[in-house]
Amino acid sequence: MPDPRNKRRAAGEPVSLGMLPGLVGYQVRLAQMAIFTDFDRALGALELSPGLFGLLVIVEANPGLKQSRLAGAARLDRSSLVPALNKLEARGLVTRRDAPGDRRAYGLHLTAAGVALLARAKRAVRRHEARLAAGLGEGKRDLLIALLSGIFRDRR
Amino acid sequence: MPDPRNKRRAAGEPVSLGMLPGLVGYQVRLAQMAIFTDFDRALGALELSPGLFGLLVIVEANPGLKQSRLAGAARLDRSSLVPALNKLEARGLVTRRDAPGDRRAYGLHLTAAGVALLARAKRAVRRHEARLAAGLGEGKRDLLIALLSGIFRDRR
DNA sequence: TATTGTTATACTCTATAACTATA
DNA sequence: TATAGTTATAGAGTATAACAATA
Repeated sequence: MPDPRNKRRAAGEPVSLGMLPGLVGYQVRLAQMAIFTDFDRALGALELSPGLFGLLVIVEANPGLKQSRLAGAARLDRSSLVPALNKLEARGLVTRRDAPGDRRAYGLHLTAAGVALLARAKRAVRRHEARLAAGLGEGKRDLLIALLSGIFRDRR
Repeated sequence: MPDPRNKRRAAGEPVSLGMLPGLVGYQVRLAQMAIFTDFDRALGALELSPGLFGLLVIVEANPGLKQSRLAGAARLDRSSLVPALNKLEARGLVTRRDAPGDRRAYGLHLTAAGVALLARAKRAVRRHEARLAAGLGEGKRDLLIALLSGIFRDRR
């Protein structure tokens, strides 16, 4: 069993964070950490990270998509996509099928198991997002999304 | 020189992102990536990541701070703080001085060089944040910060 | 007994550069 | 020549568990 001395926390007077809490970048980072933690709580049992979930969603929405195009949509280098896709394929959620008319490429598809798992994951994500929205207050969710998508443009 | 074949991009019809753009978590992640990229552009010459910058800010605001307390404030495990602090100390920006009255602990301080570099970094961060705010529109910066800090509480 | 800092170690995620097979 | 996928490799960044020194 682990040594219980590793989990202790030092308390005491508060530590000043200086200018950090006033920075958008800092608050976005904290929000991301908190969201990631709750996402994990919501989907941990399905063994899906936000990244893998996103890949499944995109493949479902674009049957037969080629890897390069998926990498672009997910903002990954195509080499970074390979291990993620290997994982999903090894779990029987995604298949690399031959792309018609191009023997270099694969067309990606969800398997039946992939469709089923994704359906469960989507429901969990919606619950997670609802919790998140509840903390924000009525109607502020769309506002937050609008503000975020206005940061440094070029995003969707 | 690198093989120029690695930088090419596939274009074509747009790839659908399904439900992703409507998720707060997705938009936060994109915003974070965009912010990180611009932060790097703004502070890259100073060789400071958002994480290292944050550590310097906190140490400056709390002279003599102990490592455990800094780790807590930066939301890092104390073991994760060690390599970051080693880096800052090796660059002559931070010193581990003896903590008065506790021979186990160090008190952290910025060096003169650390103070000077941080001053430059703060100006760069303010410019970076101003660019960010400009994209949002007048007055929306505070609103965004308020919304973000309302996500899953417990943050400051 | 508990805390402070450190180490050894490992894991996730991502990228760069180069390779292969096709086009 | 250019593109699709893969590999080898490396680098951040972080955590867990254990340890010595000290409280």
